[in-house]
Amino acid sequence: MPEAPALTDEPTFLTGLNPPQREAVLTTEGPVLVLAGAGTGKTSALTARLAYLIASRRAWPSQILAVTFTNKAAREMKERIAHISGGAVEGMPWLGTFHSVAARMLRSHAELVGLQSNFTILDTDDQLRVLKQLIAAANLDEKRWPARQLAGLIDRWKNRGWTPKQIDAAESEAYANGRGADLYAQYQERLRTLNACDFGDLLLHMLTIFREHADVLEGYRDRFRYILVDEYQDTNSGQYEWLRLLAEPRRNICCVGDDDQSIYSWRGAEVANILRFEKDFPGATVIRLEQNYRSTGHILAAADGLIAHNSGRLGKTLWTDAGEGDKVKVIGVWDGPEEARRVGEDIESLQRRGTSLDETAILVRAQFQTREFEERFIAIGLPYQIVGGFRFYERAEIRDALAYLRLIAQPADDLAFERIVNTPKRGLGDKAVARIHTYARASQQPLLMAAAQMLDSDELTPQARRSLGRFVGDIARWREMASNLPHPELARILLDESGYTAMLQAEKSAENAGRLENLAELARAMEEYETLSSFLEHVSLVMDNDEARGEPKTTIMTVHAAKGLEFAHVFLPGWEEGVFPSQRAMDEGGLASLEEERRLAYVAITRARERCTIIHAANRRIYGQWTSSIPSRFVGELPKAHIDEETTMTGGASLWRAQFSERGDPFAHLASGAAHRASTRGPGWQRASGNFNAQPQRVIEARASAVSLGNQGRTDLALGQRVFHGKFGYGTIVAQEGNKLEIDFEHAGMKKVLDSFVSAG
DNA sequence: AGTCAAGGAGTTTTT
DNA sequence: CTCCTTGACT
Repeated sequence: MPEAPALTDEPTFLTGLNPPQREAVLTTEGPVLVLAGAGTGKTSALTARLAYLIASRRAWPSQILAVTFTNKAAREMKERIAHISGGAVEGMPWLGTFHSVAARMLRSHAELVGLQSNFTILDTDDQLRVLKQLIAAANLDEKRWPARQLAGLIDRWKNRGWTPKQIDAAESEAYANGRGADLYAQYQERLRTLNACDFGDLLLHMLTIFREHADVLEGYRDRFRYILVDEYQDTNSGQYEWLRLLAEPRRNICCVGDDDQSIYSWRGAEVANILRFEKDFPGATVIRLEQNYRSTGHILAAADGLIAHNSGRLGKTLWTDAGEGDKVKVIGVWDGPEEARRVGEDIESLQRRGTSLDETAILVRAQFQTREFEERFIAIGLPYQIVGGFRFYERAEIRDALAYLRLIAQPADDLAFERIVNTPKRGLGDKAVARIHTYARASQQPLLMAAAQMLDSDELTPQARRSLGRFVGDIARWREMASNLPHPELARILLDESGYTAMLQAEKSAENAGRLENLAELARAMEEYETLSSFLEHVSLVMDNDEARGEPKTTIMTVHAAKGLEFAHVFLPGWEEGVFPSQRAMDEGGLASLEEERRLAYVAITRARERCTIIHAANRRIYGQWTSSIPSRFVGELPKAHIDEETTMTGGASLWRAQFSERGDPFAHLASGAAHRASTRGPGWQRASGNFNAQPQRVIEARASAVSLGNQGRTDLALGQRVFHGKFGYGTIVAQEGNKLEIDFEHAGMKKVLDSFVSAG
């Protein structure tokens, strides 16, 4: 390592770093792989490294390429660098997500792949619409060959860096008897005429340009003296090639990642990229960050014991000097509702002892598991938030508003036109739109232009013509306004004048109120951007919904979504075979998938700072069917010395052990889907219920008793009665089961609540 | 064009 | 079971 120019004092960003972290900062030259375990201060080291490169004058901020996967990671790094350098660093232009960096590059070279630099970035919704049209045009049955499947396939090809020409017959076979590659080519062609590209294209197009235009590649190689990659274990082959091409001459590439936290292989991530780093970059320095600053000893040891069951690891052992702390708690409960009840109680008890709800989280394997908790928390009035699901810009109303803006910014945006030409309803139905399509195709022009011309013809019914005339005129007028109005203002005017706001106001519901709020938020967000087009770029690439904070609440989310986060108290429900590890993952991907599930479990446990509670239920309702289940194999893989087991069922934990020894293969009944479905009551259920000849009614009884838990339910309430609920307001009782009520609320809609939370209205 | 019924599908989802 | 899409009908 060359000597650093003398720095008067040790820079503040080095203080507080441990030796390996320092090494990660100071080893600037040559390839470096930083294996950063969960909670080992990766971001501190990374930002310090960037600050050091700049402070030591090794590179200007504009000569460093730093890529992350999420906007959040990029934002955090930017903020921390600004903080470290005391604002001395005027931002890093090339610090961003893979996609935003690639988009930025592509804007400068769009013509090399047949696009204009103001191309639109399509999201999955637009993408599917285009594909559906192509599938229909190819005379394929969309039932048999769903657009989603083709979208997934194309995405996978793009992830691997394959253009349509590179798809061989075997790959193409995966869709519509070998027409996959052809449809892929058609899709790309269609995107080109739309002057658009999808997320995958941002990277693939740049890759194509790098491959075919040595001068362009040379320019970037020259510019980027140092390259830094976050979450390297999540890179796919396309990103890998992209990085290699850029890093090749100087090889000053520093990749940071954790093979044990690779949980996105189903999205094209190749763990292999990190596993073979040393082979790809001979002479690479490998630095391990193993001191964990997040969790207590038992939690780390439990996680470590679990992940040790995986093969093909680079190997890492996390340690802490924070003390042993509490053991990981493993609780066996009777069924799903009890699981939710137990977690609710535990959280309430933590709350009583002064823990903020913001420090608690429930991490699930799959989205469907959230419902049980949501229902329970509504019933007991525990504030919660569910993270995930739709992102802000994926909501229909936001996409509609954006389509208006897109059409104004780019009249050739046919997808935007299609989306809003009849939203709100203008009497321009399928028929009218089909005619516009035909006309546009015949005259080779975008839909909006075609529509404008058709106003002077009698292609359309007078009614449709009038309506379309107003629409086309409106767009033209807004377009004119766009040049001399602040764009947030334009958005507000447009939403009013188009009748969109009125449409939402027409039906008063909680949902619509929320939608109106979202639109107001959209206009507010626009204020931060200079131009309409810069806003549109950001909204498709970097806009995410930061949940408004407000009162403390417990968080429910998937383990995937929780990666990179931490909480003092973490609850991990649903650790049952078939749920976690997911049956589907195991069916499809075999051992590799099982290992990924195990890494997911590892990520889940390592989110906890102080306490981690794992729960498994003996019975669960899946798709309306009561199904018995056995604890996840991951439970058995946790080192006994670091866990506390407890069961709320009579018979104790031995129940499971008895079952394990009783049958040679405890998972046998899960192995075959058919056998499983034939008898939804597996051995666990039968044994636990103590009745081998139990009839289905028994299951219902069990559920009812679980729900009421000794509560008889109130007798002063009747069906049809109007009641008041503290959170949801007035409503009518439509069903009563034990102490559980189903109420049709006037504003909040249908909800299930406990009777103790309502009063006679 | 809007409403209703039947049908099908229902891991994970950084951009 | 429940949500969403699709098709037929009014």
